[in-house]
Amino acid sequence: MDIHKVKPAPGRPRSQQAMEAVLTAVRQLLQTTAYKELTMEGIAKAAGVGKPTLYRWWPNIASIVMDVMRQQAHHDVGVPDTGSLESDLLLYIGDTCRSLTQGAGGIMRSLMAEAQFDDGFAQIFRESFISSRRAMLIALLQRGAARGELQKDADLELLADLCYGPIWYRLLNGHASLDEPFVQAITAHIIMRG
Amino acid sequence: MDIHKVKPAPGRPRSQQAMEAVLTAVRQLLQTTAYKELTMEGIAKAAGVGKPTLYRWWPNIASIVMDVMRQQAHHDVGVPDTGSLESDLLLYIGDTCRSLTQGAGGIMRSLMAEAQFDDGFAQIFRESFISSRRAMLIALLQRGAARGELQKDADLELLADLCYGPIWYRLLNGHASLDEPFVQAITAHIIMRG
Amino acid sequence: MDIHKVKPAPGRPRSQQAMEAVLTAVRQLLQTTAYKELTMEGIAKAAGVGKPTLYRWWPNIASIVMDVMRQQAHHDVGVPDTGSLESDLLLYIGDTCRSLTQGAGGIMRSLMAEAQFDDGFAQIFRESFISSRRAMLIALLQRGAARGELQKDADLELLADLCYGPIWYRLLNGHASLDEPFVQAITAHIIMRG
Amino acid sequence: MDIHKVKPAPGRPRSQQAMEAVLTAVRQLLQTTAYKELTMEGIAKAAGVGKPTLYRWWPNIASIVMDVMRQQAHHDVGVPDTGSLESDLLLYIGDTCRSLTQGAGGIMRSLMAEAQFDDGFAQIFRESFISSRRAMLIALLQRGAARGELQKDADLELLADLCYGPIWYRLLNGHASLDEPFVQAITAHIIMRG
DNA sequence: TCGTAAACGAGACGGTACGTCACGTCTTTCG
DNA sequence: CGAAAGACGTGACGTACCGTCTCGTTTACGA
Repeated sequence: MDIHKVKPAPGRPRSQQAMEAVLTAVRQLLQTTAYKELTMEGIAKAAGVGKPTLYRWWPNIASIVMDVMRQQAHHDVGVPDTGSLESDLLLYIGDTCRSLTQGAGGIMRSLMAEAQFDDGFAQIFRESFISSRRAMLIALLQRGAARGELQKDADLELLADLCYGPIWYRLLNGHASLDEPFVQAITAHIIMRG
Repeated sequence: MDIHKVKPAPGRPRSQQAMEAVLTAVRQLLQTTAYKELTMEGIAKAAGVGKPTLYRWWPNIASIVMDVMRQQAHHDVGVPDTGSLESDLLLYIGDTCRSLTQGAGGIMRSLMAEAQFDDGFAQIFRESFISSRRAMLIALLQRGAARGELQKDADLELLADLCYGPIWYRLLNGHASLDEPFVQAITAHIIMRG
Repeated sequence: MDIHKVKPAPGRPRSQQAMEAVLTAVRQLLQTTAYKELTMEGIAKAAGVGKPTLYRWWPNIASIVMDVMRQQAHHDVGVPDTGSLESDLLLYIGDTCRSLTQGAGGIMRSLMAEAQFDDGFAQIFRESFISSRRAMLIALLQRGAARGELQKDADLELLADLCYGPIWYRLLNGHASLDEPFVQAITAHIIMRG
Repeated sequence: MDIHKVKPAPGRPRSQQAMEAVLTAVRQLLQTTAYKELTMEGIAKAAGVGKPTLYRWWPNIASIVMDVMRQQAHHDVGVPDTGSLESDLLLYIGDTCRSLTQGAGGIMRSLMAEAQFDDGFAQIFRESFISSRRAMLIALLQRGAARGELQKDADLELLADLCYGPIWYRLLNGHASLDEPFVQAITAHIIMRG
């Protein structure tokens, strides 16, 4: 236990409230407004926060929204480990598609779009979402490969692309749905090919 | 022989010059400027055209850029017909990836991103690019299937997703390149699976 | 002694500089440009001020110009009190006509014209200029009446119209000048009639 | 007598219909719209006439409106000749004020305002309205003077200013009405002073 | 009875200025 | 002395009209 008091920083303390108010406000705004309608001005007003405060913590809207998404990201899609690659894939891809279909899809599309315009954001987005998800999938595949459920020389990176590619492609273009047959087809495809 | 006279529209006819000046100006601007830096004001000024003229013919920047892209779209990627599905795919996917790698990629990324924000544009974009390209690929696959190079019950739509999905996924995320090995891998994948 | 503290408004205070820059810029612009040539854009640029700042404080150009005029209005025409109505009138009407002849005339014509188109501005214009000037003249007439230099039942409002009416009429139509003989004639007229 | 035939201009003659359609349309527009709301585009559309046709015959809106006014100008105010200056003035000034009160006032205010901005229009306006009306009043005064109802050396120009000045002044500022007492006061004033 | 030429309607053109919006920064006061 | 509040300069937005131009059509004279 620490008897010494923490020397308080001089000046007005940082408002913990402010940060959370922002995230909460954005979460609510996103339920009635499209991502593209969000403005720094609007968020500041909705959160009861000054614009400079916003800029002190986040460089742009995409970053705020990404923090919001991150808050609830891991709730949606876990990494199964059933002992069978096929079951694992069915669960993992299924969860992913369900999450995207049930509301997260719209925002993810927006963030992916934003990443095409803003390099700084792109980097964070890819690290936070894309790469982290890819890593999970690849770990899952690796377990399968170790069990001999894939060919020894299977290119797991490519398999990940063959999994996530069609998902994003359908999500972004909306020409077909991310339904159960799709999940099964993708899974079957990976198993057979790998 | 056509007896019916074409009723000409009254009023001053649309200036061919103006349209082309705009497209040319945008093409040039895009060589020195990012898509996101384009503004209607800037385009109007660069093209020596009034802003209202711009708005008369295009609702937004994305539409102008898409017209630019459409102008040169068919030059880049043709539809091969070698008699072998594998050769066809290698050529078609190869051309596609080369085109995207050699300059069109950045703009296509921007247009895809724009389509996530603007429903009206999304529809045109998907019809002009996505669907038309998918249709070509599917026709190519169909010829292969007719020759027995694919299973009889192969889901060609899904195969198209398995082809374009990874391409777009890599293009949008930049985590891997659209190089020759990738083209071969995708091709091999489709052939084996189909 | 004032115990009550004035509660200062939060946030950045209104920039005194900006306001004065605008008024100064307009004053200078008016020396080389006709009132009708003024544009909000031009004023903003000349004053080194943002357009929104202009609109924050003034609804239109006429209001800005009126503020400019108000700044120097009282310098030109004072209210004499010589003890003689005739002398007072000669001085007052003379000053008025000289002021209008020497530069203020053009702008006053423009403001009067603007007041015919914009009701909101008309009200402010009449209160700021017309009524305040009429009040001064009437006060002057009242002193004369109190000294018995006018008939007891003289209608001072009408006399004010008979004074200002011809002045504005000549100013607006330019068919005759506001010279010394005119001043004397108007004065003589009011004295004799009243 | 002229033997030479007038060489008719070749080509399609000016359309009488078009001109009248314009004037009629403007007259109607002015009943529901303020003068300042009129636009060349709107007039052309309302009259079913091309914009170039408008510009062929009138340089600006004020000129069109003035033609409308001129059409019905002489109906409202005639020049009485009762043999008595006082009666003449009461009738003439009375008619003038009634005309202005009953609808012409608003448009006349607008035209006077327009004349402050546009020198070309100002000249025509003053010749068409102001001077012609002044001339009538002065003729009327001259008859009275010839009958000895005014002083021999009376300055009729000044008297005209003393008559029209207050009328316009009240019309433009709206601080008092152009009612019968006003007419009588002005008349009495001129008679006594002259 | 036709060809010619001017005026017509329509409407697109290059422009200018509008009034608004959001940006990201700057300058206060308050806690 | 940092957070909040909000005014600031900037610059693009999309719109409204401007006055001009270029069409194909209509009309009435003169050859």
